[in-house]
Amino acid sequence: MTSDRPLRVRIAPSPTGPLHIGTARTALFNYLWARRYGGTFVLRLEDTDVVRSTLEFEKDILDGLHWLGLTWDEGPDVADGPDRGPFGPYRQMQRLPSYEAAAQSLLARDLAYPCYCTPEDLDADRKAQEAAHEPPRYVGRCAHLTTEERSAREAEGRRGALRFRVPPGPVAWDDLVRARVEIDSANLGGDFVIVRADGTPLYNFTVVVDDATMEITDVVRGEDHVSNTPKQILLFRALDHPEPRFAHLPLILNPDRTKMSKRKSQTALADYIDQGFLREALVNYLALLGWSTGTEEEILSLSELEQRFDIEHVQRGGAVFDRERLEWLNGRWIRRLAPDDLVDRLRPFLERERAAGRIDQIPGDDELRALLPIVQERLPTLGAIGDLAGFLWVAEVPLDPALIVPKRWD
RNA sequence: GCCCCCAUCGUCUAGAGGCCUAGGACGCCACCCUUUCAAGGUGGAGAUCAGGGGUUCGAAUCCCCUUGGGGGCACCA
Repeated sequence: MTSDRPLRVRIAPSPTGPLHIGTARTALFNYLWARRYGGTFVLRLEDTDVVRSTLEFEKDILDGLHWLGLTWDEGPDVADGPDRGPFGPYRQMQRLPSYEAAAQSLLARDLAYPCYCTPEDLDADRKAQEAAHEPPRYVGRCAHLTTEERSAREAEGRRGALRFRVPPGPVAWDDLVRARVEIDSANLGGDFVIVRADGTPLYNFTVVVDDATMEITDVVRGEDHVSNTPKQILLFRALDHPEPRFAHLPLILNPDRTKMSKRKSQTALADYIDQGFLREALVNYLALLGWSTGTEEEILSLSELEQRFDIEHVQRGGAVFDRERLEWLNGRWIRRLAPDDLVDRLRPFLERERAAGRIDQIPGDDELRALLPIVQERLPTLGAIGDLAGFLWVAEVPLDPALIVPKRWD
């Protein structure tokens, strides 16, 4: 099917929030996939949710990925900056004409049709189905409108959304991590919308159009996307494009084993950076969440991971994010740092301490380097430097006599 | 409710029929080192491999069922 095409993978973040630790891991796996199996790693920004997408988030995501050391071969490098690569642009809002063309093609072949149902109609349908204990699905009210009926609605000024006609029958694929998965298209919720009434395309549609034109051969993403996969496969077929292989990674979990969420866990990569986690530790930890070397090695650098990564050892079940283990790994990596490197990395944290008024002066490189022998092995994170040694750089150490207790020696 | 997936110590995992009286790591406990705290070292507790049926001379590993857990069901991505 696709084995003869050169390997291409991608990470397709949506700038609707700060870089999520789960997105970072998916990016890492795609990166390792490309490096290990000799492929091209593409970054594409999925910004079609215009209401929620911001330049600020775009920057956070690109910066975070760069910070981790993951380099991509094609795509935008900086927020609002230019793209690299032969398949640009790599921001979906700049690719609107290609979705429009694909939509027209589907429409022309009656593989898709305009739907004039209002949100109220849809809501009522959903409620009725819920009351009848039926799964929610589009009832197909607009599936067979005549040309006259359509133009009548257009004449009323109503703009239709475009729905893809879901063909009956089972859809199956051989998932690279979980073997064969088969889903009957009857369970897909009916004909789904691919273009909003306002003309902007939707996720399931843009991914397929882009993955097709960007010649993506392996779609490596989170398990939460398995239910989207049959829809996307159907679209690939409708667009007469070979389907890519799919690999669904296990989810990163909260301690209660539900999908990792902001409510229950710290999910923004930027927060880990702020607290003084090293990129080496994060990369190492994330790689080991849902994957293992198959051996007992566990302290691994990015380049070592690039050499060892394999699809066979990707886990099927979700993995709880264990912050204590991350901290332990972080300590290991801090202790591995060369003195000058550690001094450099500590600097921003000292500056922050001073900005916050917790210390009065920042030590020079020599002083800091001299301190390293007793500090390096005690630092769980770079951010701990203030608590550990901050008293050295304050003008006056407040002493509470009550805390000073006489000590008896043998 | 419907569809799909998953299932080895608390957690991350090794394990692809005999090497498993199930190995490693985090965390936990103890000891050593140490005039504190760490780091490091050594040892320990911790999994009847979710349960039940098969298949096999032999199953954590293969099959089936049950149970449990999770994910998804938008004009979000």
